Amino acid sequence: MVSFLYLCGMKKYADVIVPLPIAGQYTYSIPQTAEDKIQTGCRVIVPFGKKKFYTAIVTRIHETPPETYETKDIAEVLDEHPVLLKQQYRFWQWVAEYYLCTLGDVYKAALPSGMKLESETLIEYNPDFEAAGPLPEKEQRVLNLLSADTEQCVTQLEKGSGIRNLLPVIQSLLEKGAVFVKEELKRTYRPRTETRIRLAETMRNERSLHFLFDTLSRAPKQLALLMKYIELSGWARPGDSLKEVTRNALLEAAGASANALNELIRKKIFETYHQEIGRLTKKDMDTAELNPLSIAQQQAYREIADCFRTKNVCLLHGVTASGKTEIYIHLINEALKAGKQVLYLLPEIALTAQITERLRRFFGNRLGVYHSKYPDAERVEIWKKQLSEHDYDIVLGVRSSIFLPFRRLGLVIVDEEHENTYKQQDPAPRYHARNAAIMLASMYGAKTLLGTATPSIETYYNATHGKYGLARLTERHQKIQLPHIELVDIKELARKKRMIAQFSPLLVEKIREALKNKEQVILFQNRRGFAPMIECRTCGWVPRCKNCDVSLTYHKSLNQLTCHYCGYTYQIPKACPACGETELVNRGFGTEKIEDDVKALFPEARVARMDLDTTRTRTAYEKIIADFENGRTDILIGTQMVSKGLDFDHVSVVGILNADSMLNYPDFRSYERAFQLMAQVAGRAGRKNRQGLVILQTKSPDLPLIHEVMSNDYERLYKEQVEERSMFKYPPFYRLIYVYLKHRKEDILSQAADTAALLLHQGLGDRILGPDKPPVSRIQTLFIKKIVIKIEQTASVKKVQAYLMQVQRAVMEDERFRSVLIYYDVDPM
DNA sequence: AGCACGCCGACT
DNA sequence: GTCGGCGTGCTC
Repeated sequence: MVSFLYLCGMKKYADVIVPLPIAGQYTYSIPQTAEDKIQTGCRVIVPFGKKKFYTAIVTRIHETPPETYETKDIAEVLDEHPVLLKQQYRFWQWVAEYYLCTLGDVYKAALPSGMKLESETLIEYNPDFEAAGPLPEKEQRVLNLLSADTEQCVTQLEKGSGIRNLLPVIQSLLEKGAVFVKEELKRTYRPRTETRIRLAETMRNERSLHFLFDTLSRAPKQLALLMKYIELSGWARPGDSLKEVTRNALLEAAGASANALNELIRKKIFETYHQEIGRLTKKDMDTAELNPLSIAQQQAYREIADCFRTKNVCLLHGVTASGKTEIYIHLINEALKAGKQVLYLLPEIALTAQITERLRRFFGNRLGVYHSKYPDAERVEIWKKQLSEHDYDIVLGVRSSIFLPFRRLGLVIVDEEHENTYKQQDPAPRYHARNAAIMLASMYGAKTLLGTATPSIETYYNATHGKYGLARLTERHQKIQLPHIELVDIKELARKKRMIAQFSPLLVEKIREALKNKEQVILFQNRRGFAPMIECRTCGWVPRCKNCDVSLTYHKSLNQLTCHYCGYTYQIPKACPACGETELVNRGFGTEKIEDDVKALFPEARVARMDLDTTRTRTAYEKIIADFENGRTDILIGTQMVSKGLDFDHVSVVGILNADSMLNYPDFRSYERAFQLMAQVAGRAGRKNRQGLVILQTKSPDLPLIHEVMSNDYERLYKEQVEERSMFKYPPFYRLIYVYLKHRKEDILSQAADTAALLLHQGLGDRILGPDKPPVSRIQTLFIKKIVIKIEQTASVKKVQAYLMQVQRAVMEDERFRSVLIYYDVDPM
């Protein structure tokens, strides 16, 4: 054995990341057969625990056997070449460290799921099994399911049988020998194939063909197919190599039915074969010359270019419709000329269609689009394409596209920089794509451009204090005027009983006018945390989730109540459980309610609604936008989604139904957010020749914020906010970290949170606030506590984070707190 | 995250 | 007395 190892060199080991929230990496031994193939950055299948297999990523190959445990062998090496580049791994490490999560968390978020196969237990039917006697009802039910489809996974069987706890049933069946189990890797990614047609081997000569023409003369459809094939494949031109002919193309060209073709295949004249093809469009496109920049745009462009000479990040602050995209296009062009790649980030909910189309016009198929609403298989292909020789030069993508492989990254554009959807909220890593992108760019020596009409306070602070550069565009493109904003005091109107549902008489009148002039209207209703719910008219009872500390959301279309946190659905009670009354009414003014009211008020208008419910799929989303763009819809009702950088040409009136609903959050960013939302929505109004109109309905017309919106006075909002933030220790002066603790038992959680806070206090003093009960204090039967940490911007993040981990370890030492879950939100939104 | 192992209540 | 609930700890 020793001499054998000596001959082959030392035994090799690989450290890998598994897609689990576990700190640290695991060491596996590399089987001899895989030694030549395996590389750092490759995906491997590893056995993990007693029966699971995961796709892991190799981060290090070495020859040091672990001392305290036996290693397992890597089961399979999936890649010939690394799928994770060294620079990406460095970036992953930074994300995990900064956002206080595990590398496994980053891995899960970074790779499209098609690249992370997981093992799943398959239950297999034993056809030879004969029962000795009647089986228990449950077992029989499972067997019946399996006889129809002899291999099914546990979850599928659970669904099919409706049995909650299926494992004991399966266990019993296993013991009886009625079924087998096997672990199988489910392959979620499959390359796309198309069916092609060719002549059967024996037919590929002139003589056979002539013979065929004769025999087929009585089957004109089949003959037509054959002729068409000869034409399409280029048989008629000897010397040329044959062209591939797809089944669909042949059928379409010949105008024949599938029957005729199948008959030819049956007669062994044609044969079919399958060819792997990509999902990404490869069509060559005509690309246009860039549009020249206006004087103002040229000025801004030069400012940005100047700034990039000394700084890595620059903010482009341009009013809505000032033509920021045009500037991006010119910058992209420059980067491409220098042989660099560009990453263009868009907020998650923004529609990429409009921007995609514009960029395609100039850059054609050098542009790839990476969107969470695209099929996963497509994302896998983009990832692989970025690793290939023919990678995209420009990637237009959402948050997660910062994890794509790049080798020549030269420029990152973060459009709508202020958007809070850049921050990932729930599963870890809770990263901010804008900030992470800045880090990513700096790792590549690339530049970052942040663009927006309404900068986040942090970014504007950085841009005016020398950390970032600043370029401005104060003029709207083609001299389109900023919209006129009309303020309506709805409190007063409500008192006088002059409101019609949620519409002031002025708004109704303006909508009517617009409809008469064949112009379009956008109605905006903020709905964050303002879900529609039902309430007992008599006692005010509101249905709540039994697992989570929240009231339930009412879905009119399903006539059901849903918990937005755990997804549990409830039937609507016939009577109020608190007082027995039967009148449960709809409370909260969601977009559904507005849609109903609009339809009642303007029965002739074509109305569409755009919110989370109606935009589940990409196609639904794009259809709503396209219908509105093409004038198939008159009134578009929506939540913040309607404000996301969409440009429409025929909108003359924008109604903000209730400005106050944006302000009533106990959150230091609510003013900033309200301003951004209203400014963005207002920017949708107006066309080339006429000034648009915004009707701003509010119950508090005297708030400074309302006036800042009316006069589009970002500077004043900024000054006010900066003062407040400095006084109350918020960003950009202080860095926030939220520590969350979760446990099933409220008292244990309390004690753990107090212990943690006490320990934190010892090291960080009054930078610690809490523990507090967050607004939603129970999710999925777990109670939650939150501790807030405010650290000076000048303090070392690394030290604080190291201290946090130390405190976490200390808390976990106490065995009462072993099962307390602790996680962090760094730079929360 | 899953999954196995181990300790207390409602059944034969 | 056992079956089965879920609390606890480990996975290279």
